Amino acid sequence: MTLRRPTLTRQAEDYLKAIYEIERDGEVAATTAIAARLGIAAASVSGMVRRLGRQGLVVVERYKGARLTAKGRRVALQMIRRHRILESYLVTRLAYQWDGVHDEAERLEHAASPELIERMSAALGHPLVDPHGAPIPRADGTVNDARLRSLNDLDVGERATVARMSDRDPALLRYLAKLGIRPGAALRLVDRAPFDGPLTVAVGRARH
Amino acid sequence: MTLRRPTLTRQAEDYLKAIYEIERDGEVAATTAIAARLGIAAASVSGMVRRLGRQGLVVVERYKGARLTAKGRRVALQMIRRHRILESYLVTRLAYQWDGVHDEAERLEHAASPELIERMSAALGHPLVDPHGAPIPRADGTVNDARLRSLNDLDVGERATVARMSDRDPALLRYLAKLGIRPGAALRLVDRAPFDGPLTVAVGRARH
DNA sequence: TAAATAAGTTAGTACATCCTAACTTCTGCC
DNA sequence: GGCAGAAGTTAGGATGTACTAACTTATTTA
Repeated sequence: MTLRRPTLTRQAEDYLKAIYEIERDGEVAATTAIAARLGIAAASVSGMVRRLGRQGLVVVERYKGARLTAKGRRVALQMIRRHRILESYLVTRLAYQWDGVHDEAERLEHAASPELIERMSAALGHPLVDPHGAPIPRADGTVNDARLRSLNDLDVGERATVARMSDRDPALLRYLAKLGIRPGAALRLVDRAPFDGPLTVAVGRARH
Repeated sequence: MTLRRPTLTRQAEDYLKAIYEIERDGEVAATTAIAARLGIAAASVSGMVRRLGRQGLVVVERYKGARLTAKGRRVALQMIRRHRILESYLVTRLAYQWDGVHDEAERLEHAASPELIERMSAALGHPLVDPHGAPIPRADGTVNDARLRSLNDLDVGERATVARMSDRDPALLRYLAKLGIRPGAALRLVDRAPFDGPLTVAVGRARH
């Protein structure tokens, strides 16, 4: 009955965010890539992406993938802003562990009003990065989300500082944190085993 | 495909809360009463209530209405606890107006994890009542939600203290607050116009 | 280049949720 | 007690979202 849907569904928001993140990583938002990220079947993505196209949020090229429109990108960035403000707030004000806030933020980001997000942001003094080192998009939709160098791109012997870590796997984050690998930590790539084998990294005195 | 649904849908949660509140007011949770409270068609309620019955959350008697089971009541109380903790938190920590938090809490209560609610409750020192004076159910599911006397039940000349106000109409709440009618305020019923006419109430020196 | 494999789409199904319209049951009043 | 209006239910339809199975298109590789 709704001729106009003023608000996007949660799922649409999740798709847009997923597509944004794939594009940000320099890849094409292909059906399977979206499906893998969201943990759903590829067939489901085909249908949804078509719907997003109808709403002017993405441009779809059959058998090729989807690209965000300006409108779609705006929505995605808003979701990411919400997510990161929420994570920041939960960590600094409610003593959440920085490696365990992802799921909570993932749910709240769909329910939180812009007003709530702005109040939280203000309460924190409008932080620029979240607890994982990821930049927080501004309310006006701009971000500094440049690609950083992945550990895999470092040369052996090179030194670097950890700027950002994915927030998606709490167990991995906890493990790395125990090793001293967290945002702001300095490290040096000691060795790289061949055939995509394990990397050896020096953090302070230890090596892993 | 889901044989077991471990989590209730948002809608189911809303229905249970609505039924709880109707029962708490001493009424029977009839189809139209639920429909009116949720703002949906009666026909939609018939179907949903049957589904809730299948899940063991309510006992349905056809053409009569629904009653919460112990399980259904537990869910409803949990929702109300979440709602009231959220309202309390938003008001005391994020400077929300006490008359404008309802909608935000209404959305967040479905997304907030038990952990978040407990953290908020702890941060506030485990409050017993929310900003509208309503009691907050405890985590174990117990509440002191006895019926209070409505203004309509007062005799002319009687004095009373405002214990609780509905949080559902922000404009009305703002109006009443401006008149000095808020939780904790003392008042006296001065006059009652016949045929359910307006009540006149004295608050401090003023009368309304 | 052609066959094998990967990726993507369509078809058909299911379920939750809502709606309106039409029918059934209940209840209060004469 | 019966009937009119209120309350409740069923029927049938729409939408969003997911699934599997089967088919089509694209890409890789021998």
